[in-house]
Amino acid sequence: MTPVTQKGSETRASILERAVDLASVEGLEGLTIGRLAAELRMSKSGLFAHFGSKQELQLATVGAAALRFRDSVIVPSLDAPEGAPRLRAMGDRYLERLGDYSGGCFWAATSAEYDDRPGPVRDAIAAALDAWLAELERQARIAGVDQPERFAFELYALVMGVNSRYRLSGDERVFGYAREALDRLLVELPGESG
Amino acid sequence: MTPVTQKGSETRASILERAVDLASVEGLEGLTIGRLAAELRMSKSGLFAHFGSKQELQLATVGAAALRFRDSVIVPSLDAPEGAPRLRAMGDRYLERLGDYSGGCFWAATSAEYDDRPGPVRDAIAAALDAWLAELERQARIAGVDQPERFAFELYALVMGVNSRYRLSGDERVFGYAREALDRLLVELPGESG
DNA sequence: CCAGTAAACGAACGTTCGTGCTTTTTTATA
DNA sequence: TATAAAAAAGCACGAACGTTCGTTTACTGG
Repeated sequence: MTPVTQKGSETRASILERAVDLASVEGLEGLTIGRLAAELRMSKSGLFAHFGSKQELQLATVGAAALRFRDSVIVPSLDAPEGAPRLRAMGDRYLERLGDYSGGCFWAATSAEYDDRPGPVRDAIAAALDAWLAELERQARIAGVDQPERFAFELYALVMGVNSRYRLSGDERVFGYAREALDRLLVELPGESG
Repeated sequence: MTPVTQKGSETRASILERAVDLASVEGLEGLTIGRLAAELRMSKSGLFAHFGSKQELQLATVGAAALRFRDSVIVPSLDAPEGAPRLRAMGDRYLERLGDYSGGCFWAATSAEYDDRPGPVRDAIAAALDAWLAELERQARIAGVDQPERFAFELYALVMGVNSRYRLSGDERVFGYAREALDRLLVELPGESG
């Protein structure tokens, strides 16, 4: 009988969970195998064996972060009907979850870190963010926005701006500013009930 | 006769110029003394003696970046009258200069890197960005904006969003998106000639 | 011309990094 | 319960990190 869960994959999952949190704070380059192992009370070599190289660990971490983003932002927004309501839901979900993770947004931290470092890690980060932008664009098109790309960019800029300003200044008013701006973006859409 | 310029301060200035560029790409933590020295064809120890510690080098680099920002974004905007025209000028100036520096915006890179690293370096970065936000706010108030803090945040989010998206995707259309959004923000102001 | 000072140098320090090998421990199944 | 496979640990390596040291070079003022 094949086991339902193997020990190894459980360990791997817990490593990646911690790795996403750590990388949100220290970056994917500052994420060190030794520190990660110490926090999980493992040996460096034992942890290392799961990935074979630091780059593979980084790529796996990006993948785990993408899954987490899907679970905590995308999936909870699927209740809202497509178009304007879902755009509002995704924006709100993102802003809500910002406070949950003490390290702030993984994508804000790592995309700024890797935007000038060519390679597979950068490509993986870029692909994940492009996918999110594409989904925003798709919903904006469904909502009847005239320029879906522009709309997606503005929503992205607003929520990332909240992360940036809130992390650095601690000023919670930026959440309100972004929600007001989001309202202004959405309110003029066809089929949006103010 | 006291010399007008000492050799040491010239060297220091050229070190910091290169350091700002390097930190925009690699971050202030990724900015390593050895690499900086190699690029300037100096010895590690000779360069190190100018600052005494890596943290002092980082702080000096932040200071040099602040001066550069002032010279390349603030000062050229002083031609425009205060209020709405100057806000537009500062936004445009920032967007124009983005292409000049191959490493992108120093502040976007380093603020994301240090928002979770308490200490003097973080404080210096936060102070510089707060000063910029405060200036945007001041101009917004002069322009007659009802919520200057919200306005300053939106302008900040837009231009930083351009840096983020342009660096990662290379899509130049985001410059247009931001200018359109900036227009929309400014056009409804009193004293703005559409 | 000589003394004093500032700037830059080369070598080495202790530490931490990622990585490779070998061994021990744990887990899953027959 | 025995056994093979998987997981984790132990140990060591070469390289790079920030930093310190003593020395050498290049100016400057008397």
